[in-house]
Amino acid sequence: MILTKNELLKNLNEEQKEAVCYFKGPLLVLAGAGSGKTRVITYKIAYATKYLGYNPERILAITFTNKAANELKERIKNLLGKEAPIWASTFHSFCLKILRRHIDKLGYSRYFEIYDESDSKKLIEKVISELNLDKDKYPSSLLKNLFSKIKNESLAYEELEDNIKEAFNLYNKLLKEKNALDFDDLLLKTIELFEKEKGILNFYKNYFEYVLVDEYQDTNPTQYKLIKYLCLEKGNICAVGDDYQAIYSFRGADINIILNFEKDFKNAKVIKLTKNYRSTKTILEAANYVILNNKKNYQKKLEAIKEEGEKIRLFKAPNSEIEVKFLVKAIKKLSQDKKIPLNDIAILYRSNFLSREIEEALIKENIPYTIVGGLRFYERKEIKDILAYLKFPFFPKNEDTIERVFKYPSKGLGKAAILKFLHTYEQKEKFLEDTKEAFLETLKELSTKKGFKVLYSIYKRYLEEFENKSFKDLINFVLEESKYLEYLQKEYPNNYEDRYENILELINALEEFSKKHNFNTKKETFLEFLANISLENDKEKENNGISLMTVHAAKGLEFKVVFLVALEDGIFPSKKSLEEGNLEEERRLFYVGITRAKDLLFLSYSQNRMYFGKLQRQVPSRFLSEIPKNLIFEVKLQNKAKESENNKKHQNVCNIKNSLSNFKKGDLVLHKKFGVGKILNVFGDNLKIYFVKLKEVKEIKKDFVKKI
DNA sequence: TGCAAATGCTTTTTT
DNA sequence: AGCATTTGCA
Repeated sequence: MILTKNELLKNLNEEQKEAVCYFKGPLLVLAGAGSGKTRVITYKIAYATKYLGYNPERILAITFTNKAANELKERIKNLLGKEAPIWASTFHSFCLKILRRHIDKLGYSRYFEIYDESDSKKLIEKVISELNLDKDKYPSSLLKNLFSKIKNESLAYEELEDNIKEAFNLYNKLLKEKNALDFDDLLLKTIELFEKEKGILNFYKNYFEYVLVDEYQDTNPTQYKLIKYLCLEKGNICAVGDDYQAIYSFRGADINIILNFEKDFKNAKVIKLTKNYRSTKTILEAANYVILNNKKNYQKKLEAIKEEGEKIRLFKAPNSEIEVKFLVKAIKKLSQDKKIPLNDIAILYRSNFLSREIEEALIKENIPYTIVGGLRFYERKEIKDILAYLKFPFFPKNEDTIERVFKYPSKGLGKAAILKFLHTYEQKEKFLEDTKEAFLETLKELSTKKGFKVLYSIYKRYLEEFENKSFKDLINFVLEESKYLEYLQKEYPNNYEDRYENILELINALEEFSKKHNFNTKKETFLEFLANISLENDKEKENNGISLMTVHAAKGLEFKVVFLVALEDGIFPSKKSLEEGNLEEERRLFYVGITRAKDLLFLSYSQNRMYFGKLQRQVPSRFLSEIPKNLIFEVKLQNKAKESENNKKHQNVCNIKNSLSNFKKGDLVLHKKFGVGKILNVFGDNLKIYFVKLKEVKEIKKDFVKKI
């Protein structure tokens, strides 16, 4: 559909129209939740390229996730009826592109490695031991955090104690020696590049005709600096955000950046989007009341366009088991009676561990679901291990990589071997230009030790065949030669299958990536794949069930029905934030949670909950009392609680019986992945099972299913 | 060196 | 509770 100018603008309200058409100077769009922010961004870019003569290639749009960037491009394409090749990416991906081109100016090779959390932590551990610091006093997680804050300029280097300063410096020195950048370095080095090489800065400054930054409330000072370099003089910036939704201060984001926009950019214009099209009057009113308790804001009040709608449901559960039962029951009802599609429903929680119990219940009830975020695919141990094997020759100085290759499965190579390897490699490196050659020579020299000999024979062939073999074959080769699968099976007998499937998925991802992109060499393909996965907010699968995620992960999303669960002091607001005095940010997070709901909002909490393995008495979240009572309807399950108690006893009795009895034909069983099934036949330790969800018969080992 | 048992840590959010 | 790492024993 190709629109005329008038048709394009007709779809917007007055505020939105103003924001779309304003190009006279720096613009801040304060876009309240559900006020059509995405619409404004896409229309603005479409308008600029179609009617104002902007070159799409010279428009930079910074988004919060890569997924958002892709969606933006997609939407603009739909609007214009053709592709507009704008430069849309996250800060990190943007910097990656720049650095791949110019980082040699800073003394790095363009094949630098991006260190993720675990790489960085490993390196910090090394730093600690090298400086003879007490590792209990300076845990790597704490230092990683501190270092990150320094790099994001949310903490001043001068304020650190000497030990930490020293550790920080050594950490950076080692990163450089290893030709590696951590996440924060991507931004930092880009700034360094701009400061050192004025020509490069000028090029990009002139190149971009317009810069759009989404989620501006969650930018950190380093990112802000980058933006200023690109736009301060020309004032060609549009920042879009909502200070009510600033929820990333733990990552160094500074809410003052959005609050000071008018001071920072001369002649800045501020446009507020105050009409909320998403939520019912009731839901929005609750959100408005909650946020009123925060002190420092741009004053604005969202106005609901929708009708009053239904009251907010509140459920008080005696324990988490019953809370989850309530969830399941409510979801079934919504789905069956009200015909609400499951992908219009979301369960949101403060922290990831809360998903487990919910997940178990959903599996048991055969309700399809998708977990968003959580333990990311590329952080799983088996994935990191395999990737370590694959990338070892290309990044032979990464200690995390070395350790994984040496240790899983054990080859008799321990800490001493790591040091020896590194030492030898660094010697060879001086004489042999070629990384691969130095790498092989190192293994060869050390192969008097059995473990090294094995590695030498693996990598000699691996490197010979790397360019010509498919990733699938390479991984299979490595799996075979390292006996990794045997190790997995032995170490993780109860979820070996899942882990193996993950490896298959990795093979898939690699093959797909290499099909999709056209790099000159396999090595380049592989290295680009590695860079991508560390910055990508991974895999978005087709969503055909209810969504489970943290409130953070729900930022920017909306659902017809939202369940906000485990609303208890210590969980939401989290214990840590209470200790750190971060209540306002927690409240904003709660506000984000509420405003995800379009039509119906459920709030629930438990009076008792297992926490750190202990049953704890819980107090309802203080935020609940900030919602006016007249907006809330308290749900009571008459006698249901008692009934559940009885069920529980009954079930316990059954469980004991089950565990004593053997599996037999006709029994119903539960499988972690395949859900509920019925046993058709028993052969020793194997069961033939018909799985309801799959409509398929599978043969499964006894250990992988539970009786229900 | 391999292994069960014991200990101990986790749970805030993530590009 | 669930997982990973360390300990202690053979």
